[in-house]
Amino acid sequence: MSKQETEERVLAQLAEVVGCCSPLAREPLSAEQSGELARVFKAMGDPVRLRLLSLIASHAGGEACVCDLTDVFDLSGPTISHHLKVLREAGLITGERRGTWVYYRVRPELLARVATVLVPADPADGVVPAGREVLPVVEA
Amino acid sequence: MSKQETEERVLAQLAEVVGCCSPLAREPLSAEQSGELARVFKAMGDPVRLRLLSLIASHAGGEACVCDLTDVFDLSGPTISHHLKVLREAGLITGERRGTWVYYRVRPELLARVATVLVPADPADGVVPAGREVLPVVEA
DNA sequence: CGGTTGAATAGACGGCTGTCAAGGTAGACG
DNA sequence: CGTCTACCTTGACAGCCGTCTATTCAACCG
Repeated sequence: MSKQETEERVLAQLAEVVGCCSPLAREPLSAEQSGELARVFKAMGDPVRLRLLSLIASHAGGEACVCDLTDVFDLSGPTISHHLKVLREAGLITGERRGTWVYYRVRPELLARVATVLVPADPADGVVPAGREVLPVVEA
Repeated sequence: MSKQETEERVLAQLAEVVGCCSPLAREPLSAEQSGELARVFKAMGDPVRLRLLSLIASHAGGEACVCDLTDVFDLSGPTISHHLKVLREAGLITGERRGTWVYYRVRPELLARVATVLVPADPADGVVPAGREVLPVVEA
């Protein structure tokens, strides 16, 4: 089985999980929930911001200096700064000044929370199709 | 261990996965990839659309008539229609007319694809922290 | 056929957003 | 202190977005 076939298969399985058990599909989101979530999705709804997020997340040491980010894009400094601010206000990243430079790092908690809306996060909920079993949490 | 403690624990584990192994964190997204993804996130970046998506996904039979959706919101029909169109053009839902009514259903494949950006989808990639093991795909 | 109802389209309008140029602030270094 | 560098803030402006009303389309029913 090729790599691609594997990916397609896993994707189909994931789709099955999403379709039946994701919190999104289990019960309607409240106005409040959808408001909070939408804020995060909205922040990720821009190609530049998504790339910034990815650049920061994948950078060595888990953090990236603004100077590492500006060169990648054909955009002015203020524009990058603006996008970083949007990501920061959405809670997706944090910024810290150390000396001359400002370093950004992602907050995986928030990405995780978003992911739990799409795929079930609680093993206790248990409804997992064959082939994508999730083992229960092992007590410490 | 309470339900909430469990959730927090799982969330922390998920964050660990996202932080180290999600495609988003493994290597920077290309301009093209981020463009495609951003289109989907943008469509989900509105509270009304997110709620519509959730209402459709969680509705009995996996599909919902437009008439089921309009009453939930304090919005005009055309506005709902507009949001449904945005979701449709993002590939998140499909609409089908049967007689007088139009029924919408979600396309879990696309939600799954989005999810794979946040959490690793390929068991072959394997780097899964203890407590959240993913079994390999069983060959047919 | 004409009327009624469910849904989509067209057009308009206010507000938000992405972008830039200009100016401001914080730290490093003589 | 002055100046240089890295970054942010402000203000402006074009374009997009969410919302509405009015209109159109599609299907059912007398």
